[in-house]
Amino acid sequence: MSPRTKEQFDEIRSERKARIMQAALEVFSEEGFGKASISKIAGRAGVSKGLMYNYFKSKEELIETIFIDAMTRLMSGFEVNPKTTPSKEEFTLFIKKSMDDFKNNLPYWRMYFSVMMQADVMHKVEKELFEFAMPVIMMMAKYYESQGFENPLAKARLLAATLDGIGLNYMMDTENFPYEEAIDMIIEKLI
Amino acid sequence: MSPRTKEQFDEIRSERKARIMQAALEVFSEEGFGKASISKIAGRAGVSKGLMYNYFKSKEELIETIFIDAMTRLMSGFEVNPKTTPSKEEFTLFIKKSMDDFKNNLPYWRMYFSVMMQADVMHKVEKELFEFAMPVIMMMAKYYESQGFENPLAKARLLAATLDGIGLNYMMDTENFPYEEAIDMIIEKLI
Amino acid sequence: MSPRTKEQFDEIRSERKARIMQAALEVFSEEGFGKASISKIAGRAGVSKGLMYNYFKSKEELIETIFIDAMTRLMSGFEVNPKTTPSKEEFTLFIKKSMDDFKNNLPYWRMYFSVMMQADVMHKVEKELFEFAMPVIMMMAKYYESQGFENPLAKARLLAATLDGIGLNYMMDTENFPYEEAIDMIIEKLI
Amino acid sequence: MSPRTKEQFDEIRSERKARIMQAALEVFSEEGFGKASISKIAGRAGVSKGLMYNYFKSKEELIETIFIDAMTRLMSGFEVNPKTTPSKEEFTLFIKKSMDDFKNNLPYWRMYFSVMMQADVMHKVEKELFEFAMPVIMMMAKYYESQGFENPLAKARLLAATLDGIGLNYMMDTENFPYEEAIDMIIEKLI
DNA sequence: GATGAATGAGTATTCATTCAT
DNA sequence: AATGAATGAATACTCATTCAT
Repeated sequence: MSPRTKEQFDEIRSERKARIMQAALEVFSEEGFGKASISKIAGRAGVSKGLMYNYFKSKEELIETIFIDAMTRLMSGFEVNPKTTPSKEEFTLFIKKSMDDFKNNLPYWRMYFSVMMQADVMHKVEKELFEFAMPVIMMMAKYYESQGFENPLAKARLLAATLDGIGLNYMMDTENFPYEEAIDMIIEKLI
Repeated sequence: MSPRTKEQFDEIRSERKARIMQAALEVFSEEGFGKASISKIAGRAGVSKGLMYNYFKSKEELIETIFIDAMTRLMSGFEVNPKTTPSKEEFTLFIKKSMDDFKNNLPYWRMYFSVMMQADVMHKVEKELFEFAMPVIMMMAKYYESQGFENPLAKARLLAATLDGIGLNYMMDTENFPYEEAIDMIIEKLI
Repeated sequence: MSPRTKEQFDEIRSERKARIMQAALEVFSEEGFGKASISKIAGRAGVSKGLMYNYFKSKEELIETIFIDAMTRLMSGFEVNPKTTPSKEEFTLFIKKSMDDFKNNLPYWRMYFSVMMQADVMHKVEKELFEFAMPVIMMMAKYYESQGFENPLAKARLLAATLDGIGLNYMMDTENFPYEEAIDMIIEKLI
Repeated sequence: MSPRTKEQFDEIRSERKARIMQAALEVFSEEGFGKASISKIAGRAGVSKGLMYNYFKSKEELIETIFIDAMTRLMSGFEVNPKTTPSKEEFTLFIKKSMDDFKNNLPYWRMYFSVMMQADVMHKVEKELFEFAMPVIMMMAKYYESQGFENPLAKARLLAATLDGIGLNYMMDTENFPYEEAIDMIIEKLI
């Protein structure tokens, strides 16, 4: 009976950490940040309350970690290549794909918007958020510049804001909001 | 000798009520609904916790009252006339004026977005929100229709979503977001 | 316009005091002591909260006053004459009449039992309670003595206890408890 | 190294639970249900407020649990055998034993009477109370029937009421109430 | 590493009582 | 005398966090 190797421990750790984070994401998105309790998350993850603190120093750290993880996951869909400038077709495809991605990750986005509204959490996460968002914005700006638009950064930020607005409205009124049409119009008018 | 007159009491009441609502608005907008506690609001208003319940039966009632008050205040800026359809100039002016209004009422809007994110609070004010928002959306749709656009309702919802997105981004990054430019572009592209 | 005379003031005072006590009794018996609030009582009496304290120094004093008033009212039904000893017929009639009285004053009795259970209130009122109850017990003892029973005081206390028990059970299960039969049996067996 | 075993946890839990229930019983019986606060009970049990909710979901659940526990304990003394009908000697013994039991469990009985007076609490435990009390009443009725008495159910209820009354009076005036004599008289007159 | 018992500060809400007028 | 606004301590309950084992 030999003790577990360091590798085995690490594996257990990261598997369990993932499980906790998954549970936390679910609970956050189901109940909102305010009502999501450590107990419930621990229960959902099949882990004791005490053990949670072995993986995350505090609820705050859990939130931050989750948020950054979610961002990473979401932004990875954007596949921004900082070296090249997309063509119109590529850019259009990028928007379509991104918005498609959005629909497939509503829980993450719900959390994203929820966090954005909580001034205190927001501040903790601001830096990371900008790190993720900036490359996308810059890519958009580069695209607009390449197409000869003036004030490309402003255009990029407007586009991003518009996509935010569409996402938000879709989230709030999933049944009735004309999601596909809105995206098509945006592509037609703003790209 | 004699008790205070009804007028005196009414004056005290409305002065205090206003102070409480102002404090509540501030706290809600600074901390979000989740973390805004009755204690904090009472403290900010310079009033005892107990007194709060003299003016509002519950936290819920306070939230609703504030929200409806804020909505009324905000929507009054929109001056929607349900009988007539605006011309392009009028509609443009309406958008500009509305967005100008937005800048002057950031605290209220912060609360508006905060509410939109909290499913539970949202449900309580859903009815009022739709009562306020629907006439605006319908007016926008009528405008698009009169201009010969197809799918005017979808266009109207997209416009509203876009304005939401601009507001949200301006709120989150007041320093850098190109607010005026974004509005001008919207007017140029979507109207 | 002459000022009111002292008599007029006194009249107002005692009329109002009676109104407050009536309201308090109602509220106590409807909601129990625990949940009966000064506000509610004041409202029911058509009087301001502040004024209540002009008539009763505290809620405690109000309770005591009410209780003693209720006792006086209830015990007056017993018409105990300390000088004479009742005959068997008189005593039987006394019991029947008393128990009849009980049915007509359920709210008072509910309060009586309710108070009896609250150790703290009980202590305040103990003296008065005994002042009222003792003459009745003594009369009962005298009756038993006159009938040649041994240990008349114990018999009297047992009778009083039995009547308490019947009242209590009737109060708790008014629908099903065989009130009249129980009294008839008591009269047959214990008198 | 290893967490406590399930057995250790169970032991801690039941030891603590017992301590809380004991404290609750004391406080309930001293102060009545109305004034017995969770704080006071926690303090008496030497336990934090929070921990109480680890063992009982709510004050209501605590009350019910205590009450049912007390009833079970009390009624176990009655040893009712639903199959057989007691002889006069057995029945007499049963009454004596029951009333003896009563003296040894005054705190429980204080709580019992206290509950009976509080309409709201009463409703919560009504079902349990009747489940416990009914077999006893029915056994009493069967006894009376076997002895050839008419209206045996009414007689049974009267007997129960009388015992209630004796208990109540003993509780209120332990010093002077002639408990033993009263029981002897009851056995002589009502059995 | 792992457990869940335990804590204590926090939450919304209620209410007897005081007090300026 | 009369009012009701105002207070503050109390209530039941929650929950992030710590800690003995």
